[in-house]
Amino acid sequence: MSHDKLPTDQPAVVTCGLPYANGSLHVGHLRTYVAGDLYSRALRRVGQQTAFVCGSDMHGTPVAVNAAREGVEPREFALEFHEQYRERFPQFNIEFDNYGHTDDETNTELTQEFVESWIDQDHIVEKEIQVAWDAEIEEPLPDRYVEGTCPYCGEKARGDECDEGCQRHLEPGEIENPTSVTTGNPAEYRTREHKFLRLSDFQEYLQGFLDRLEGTENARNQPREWIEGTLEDLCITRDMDWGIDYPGDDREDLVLYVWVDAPIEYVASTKQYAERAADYDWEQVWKVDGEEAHGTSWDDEWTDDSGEIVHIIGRDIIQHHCVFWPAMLRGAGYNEPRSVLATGFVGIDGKALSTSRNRAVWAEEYLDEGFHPDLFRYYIATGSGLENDVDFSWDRFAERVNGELVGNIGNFCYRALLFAQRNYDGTPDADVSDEVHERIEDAVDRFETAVAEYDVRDLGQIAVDLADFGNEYIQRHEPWNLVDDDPEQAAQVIRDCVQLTKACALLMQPVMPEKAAALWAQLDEDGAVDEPELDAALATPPADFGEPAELFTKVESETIEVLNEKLRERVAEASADDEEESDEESDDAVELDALEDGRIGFEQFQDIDMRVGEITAAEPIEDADELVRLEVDIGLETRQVVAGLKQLHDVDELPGTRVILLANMEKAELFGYESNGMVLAAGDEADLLTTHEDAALGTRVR
RNA sequence: AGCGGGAUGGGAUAGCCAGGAGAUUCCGGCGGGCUCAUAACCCGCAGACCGGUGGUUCAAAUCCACCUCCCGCUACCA
Repeated sequence: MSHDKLPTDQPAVVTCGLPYANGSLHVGHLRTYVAGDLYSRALRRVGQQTAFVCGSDMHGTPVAVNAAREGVEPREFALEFHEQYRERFPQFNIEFDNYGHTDDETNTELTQEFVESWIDQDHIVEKEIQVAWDAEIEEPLPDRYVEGTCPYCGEKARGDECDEGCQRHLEPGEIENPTSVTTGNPAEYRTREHKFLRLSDFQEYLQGFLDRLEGTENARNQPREWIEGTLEDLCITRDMDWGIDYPGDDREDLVLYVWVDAPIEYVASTKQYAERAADYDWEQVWKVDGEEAHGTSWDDEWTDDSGEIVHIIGRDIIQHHCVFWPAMLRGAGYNEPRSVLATGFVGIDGKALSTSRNRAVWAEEYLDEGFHPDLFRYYIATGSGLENDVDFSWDRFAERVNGELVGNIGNFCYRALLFAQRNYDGTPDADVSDEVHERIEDAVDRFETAVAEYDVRDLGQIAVDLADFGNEYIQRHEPWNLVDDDPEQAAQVIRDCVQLTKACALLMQPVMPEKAAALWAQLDEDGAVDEPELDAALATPPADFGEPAELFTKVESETIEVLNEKLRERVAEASADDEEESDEESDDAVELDALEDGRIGFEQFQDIDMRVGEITAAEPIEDADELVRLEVDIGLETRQVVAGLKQLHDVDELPGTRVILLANMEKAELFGYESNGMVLAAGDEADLLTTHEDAALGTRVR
């Protein structure tokens, strides 16, 4: 039996992967939450009863370790981040119906119920395994926190994997001379008894589950190897005291593995929401037609009798959501996820985001720049397909905001409403043309299809595409001429444009809720923009409304220059710190960019005008950490160039240096100085290119 | 190593599951137009043998096989 198309009559829950209470949020995290928020709003838009829930992931070794390092209790440490997230999400218009955390009472109780259920159903086995311990402080160590020597290649290795040498996976106890990463104390392996969830009980069930699973393809395909191979038992306990106690075992310091209580927070958070929302039945969503149904098989009828569970996660945690989690649910007699949407990664300026290297754009930072959250939401949701990687760069951000939001949808709505208000005090009394009527219907259809197909990107794009049509339509009919020539026709065209604007407001609401509300208010519509059904896109707008305001503000290129510079400096600082710390591998371990695949023709090369020049003057630019203002004599003329050399060269020694100048580089303005050309230099150290003989100044470089 | 994903005009991105006329859109380039609108908007042009090699088919960016290069996953970090 196949699923009913979304929307269905059953309640739905949309969840996002839990943020781990161990650090601040950056644009990479935000992608998942924006997608979840957008999708849950879209589901409601098409009439699906939906809860959007999440919570902070509080337990686990890293929290315990970092808390200890700061000398605070793990709970206190994690709660601090929890509070930070809880405030941060709404600032991006990410509005969970419930945002809990894994250490709260609801989740603790529910998690223990799950485990008890597995015990009752005989899915738990006990086994003795080798666990690493810090021998001096008497603390257990995950293998990830153990380092030593690889028994195969002799390289330095981590306890679970020879990460720098032969890449081999290491079994617990294999590594030689083990020590603790955090304390440096010697580590030893001890035999401990632990509890395991017998995943093989669910092997057949999981195969069927994957066949039924909707969402992105990667979520279905990636776990296949595991599910069709041998499923190992999953160790669900840890030797530590930070976490949820394993029920029915007196042993102190035995808690559940965080990946047990973390996904259960999805259920707990839904339950907390239902306690406030009387019409929302959490059991109808999470259980099988509202009841627990035990066993290891699946009855296809249950699929349509139960609610719709939609998980949105990063693609690094697919196995947890498509193997462990459904087995956990089934083991407790619960419903299964209908779909898993696994998002690609977010890169920064074409490279991988890295918090350790500070190559990241932080959530707080974005807000501090004063950018509206809806701009980021649009950018990140429509930048590429959900399962593909997407790159964040300030340049691209400005380009897309200015082109697609300011120039296209913002401009269209503003010109349409302004024209209508000035000439008709609101919506002119005329009928919508067939063409526009159809166009809006198509957009509504496209919206409904995108919801059914989990096409987050398209959901974000529809309103902008409709506005794109609007601009073409208004241009084609030139109502500014018609007002005198053919008033009746003019009224009809403007009526069309106002209708298109109204449709835009409704259709853009999931991706840009605040901007949609503003537009809705400009139309002087009653109620909130997220209340009406989608077909309200064709309902007549108010006959009177006031003067509209511009919806979006242009991002200035000066702003972007400064942001780029900040990011560059930060990354440079972080890598400089790195080098100081790791004294061995500094100079010769320069990371080289891969060679470009694409070849360029001689003609293209001819377009590049490089000249021999000589620096005649150099002075540091105030307030800029790296920038230097140069005057470069290139024979024909002397150019002013701004270059990032301050920290790397002695500025006083620069005059007299012969350099190669890219003469037909676009002009740019940096810190108020025009830069007319670009001095060529190699790498992060800015090793200047020069000539070795005495080519005349101004000689072209070929 | 195994598995999964990717490679599309100068840059970015869609299309691929359900194969079919000129391959989408945005930025950039060139040439026009308009003036209601935020120097915005509209129209036109140039530019891609859809990573490579084979195969299936009347027809392949799309399906199949092999290859190259990138990225991710591989269970006791989350």
